[in-house]
Amino acid sequence: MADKATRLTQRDIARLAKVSQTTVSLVLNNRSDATARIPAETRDRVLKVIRETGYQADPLARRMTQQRNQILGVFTYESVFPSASGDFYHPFMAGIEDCAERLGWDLLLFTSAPVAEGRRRIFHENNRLRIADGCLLLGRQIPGEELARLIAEEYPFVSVGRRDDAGGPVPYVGADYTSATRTVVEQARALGHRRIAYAGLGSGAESSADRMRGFREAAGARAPHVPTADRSAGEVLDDLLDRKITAAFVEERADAIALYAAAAERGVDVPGDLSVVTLGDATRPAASDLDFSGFHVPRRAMGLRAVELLEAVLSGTATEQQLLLPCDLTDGITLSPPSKGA
Amino acid sequence: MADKATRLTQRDIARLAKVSQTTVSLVLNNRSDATARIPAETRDRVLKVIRETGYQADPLARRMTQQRNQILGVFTYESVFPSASGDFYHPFMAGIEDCAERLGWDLLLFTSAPVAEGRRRIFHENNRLRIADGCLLLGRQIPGEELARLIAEEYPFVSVGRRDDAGGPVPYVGADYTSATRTVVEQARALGHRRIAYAGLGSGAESSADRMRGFREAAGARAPHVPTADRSAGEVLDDLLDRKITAAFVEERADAIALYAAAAERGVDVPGDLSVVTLGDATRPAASDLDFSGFHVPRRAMGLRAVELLEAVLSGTATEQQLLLPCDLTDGITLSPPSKGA
DNA sequence: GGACGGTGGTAATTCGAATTATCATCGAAT
DNA sequence: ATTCGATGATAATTCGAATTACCACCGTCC
Repeated sequence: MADKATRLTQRDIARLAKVSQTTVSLVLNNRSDATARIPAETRDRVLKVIRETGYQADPLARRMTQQRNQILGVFTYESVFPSASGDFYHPFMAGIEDCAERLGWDLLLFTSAPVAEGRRRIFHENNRLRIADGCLLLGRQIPGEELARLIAEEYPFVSVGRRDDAGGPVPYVGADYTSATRTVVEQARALGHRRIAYAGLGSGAESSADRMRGFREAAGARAPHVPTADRSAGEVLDDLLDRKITAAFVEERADAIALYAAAAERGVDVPGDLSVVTLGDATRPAASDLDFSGFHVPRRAMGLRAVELLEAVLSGTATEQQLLLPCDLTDGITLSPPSKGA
Repeated sequence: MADKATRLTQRDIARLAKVSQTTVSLVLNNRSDATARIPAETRDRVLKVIRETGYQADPLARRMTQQRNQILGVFTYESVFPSASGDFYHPFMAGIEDCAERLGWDLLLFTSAPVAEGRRRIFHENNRLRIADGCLLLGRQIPGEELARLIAEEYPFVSVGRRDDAGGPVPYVGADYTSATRTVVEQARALGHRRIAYAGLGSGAESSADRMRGFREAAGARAPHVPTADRSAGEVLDDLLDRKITAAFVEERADAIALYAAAAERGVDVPGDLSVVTLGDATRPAASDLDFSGFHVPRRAMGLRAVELLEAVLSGTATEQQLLLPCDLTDGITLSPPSKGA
């Protein structure tokens, strides 16, 4: 059955069972409907030969005539498994794998995509998207032109994470960062916080922009925005303290962890002197068993629902192609009323 | 380009460029050899149409006539991503992904394999192994009959982890548990340990049997074997203490961690009263930042080398199809000379 | 002038399975 | 006895790309 030795085909089975190749196909596909009524005797003869020879249909030839391939493509902009990005992709993939297993699909990771300018690219000369029936897109940020081309070509795909329109609406299953952020900021305000700041990018990726939007909705347009990029946690902490901030809303959990460590080192009490609220989970490796206040991103559910949505898209039963999942609010211990002194 | 709209084919390109489908194929495959000499003018015309239409060859139809598919199959006997088994598979997959990326291959995870008796099965009515050029097999234990069938069908595969013969030698990249275990036991003996025990299964999976073999080579045939299956860590500890063991060699790191915890609870000093040596990494989730003495399994390297071996098998350049990688010995703090009293 | 060889393509076939069109047979109804 | 319809199967075609076989044309050399 190796490639060198001629593989067993339906034609071979047909010859051995003394029927036509068509009959073999009919038996295999269990077509008992009008056009095909094979008597049990013929049928058994064919099945017997198949059992004896161990024949297995070529899945690829099959796909040529059928529409579905039972392959779910997964495109990630970085490697999935290395520990640097593994923590980020892992929960998504767990949900995806779970759902794919239920649907009887195989998972194709596009590791062959060539890297240009530090990240993989979907479209290149030897594009292999078509091997899969459809594709899931993962990554903090996805180039708009690639999304636009997918849409233009009507390739079935679903993005894990909300994306802005790119020459048309992008099908996605995202997390509702905006309302989650708004909610936690409102909680802080209800506790008495008035000097509130956003720490992080606040723009660029949709997930950053969404959080900032929620923050602005609850904290107002004049609440300070403290950047974290290219700054040490100590510098960020200084910035926050200089501005007499009582509650910092940190976009990236890894930054929150570093900020907490910097505060501890400096003798700044969290949450006594400064409340630290995380707006999601770590996208960079960062271990901490500290129970931060804030919210978690339902990554596993997002992966799972994305597969379900893709399945709906493929079968044409999808009604709504954009889905936002609520985040899980966590009480935690890093948020308390502001101290009197502040 | 969607499934509904008829996809762009070479025939369409041919029609638009006013040449035959053959010519398109020739241009695409860059066949400048004897049989095909397309003048630059015709060639450019075809390429122009291809660029304008954004045509992409169907990777699957292609495979029908070519031999390679650039797809590397990965079969695991459990889900890859859930945290329960994720810790186990993750390092292997990291190496596999890394190497596949270098070779320009995509990774196909056979998540569609139906589950029977609690584990996935390779062979079933709708076998999809053939979608991939070859396959990697992962799992603590792999049923011999499935291996035998793969060998009989001459399907190109490589097992990650050593396997016993199954109707023929199994191609593998494994870890040299035997010598690693022998070495750490010899270290313990050199430190003065005489009452030495093996804690774990010691048989069943090849990895267990290999460790036991190394243990026997260094500790002798009469050294005690303390089972751990279906017993609490406390029971195991009692067993070890009853036998006046001074150094326990624990097959499974998760068991070692539990044993250490039980000892601490009981006031038994490790390594003062009892040295605990781990024979590899955790296959079950178990977190501990304790620096155990023993060795680590080079999982990442195993995955990587397995892909390399499969590539060699596929290209026919493989000479040795069975490879054992050395384990990484770790000094750790759980092994010391036995106390005088013992 | 016709056999020969190089050039520039095309028609036909192949891959393996699925689908469509078609055919042969038999029993029952007309 | 002829027709009709159900039954049981086969030949031919299809999918998209690659390969093989072949053909038409032009110039040249004997």
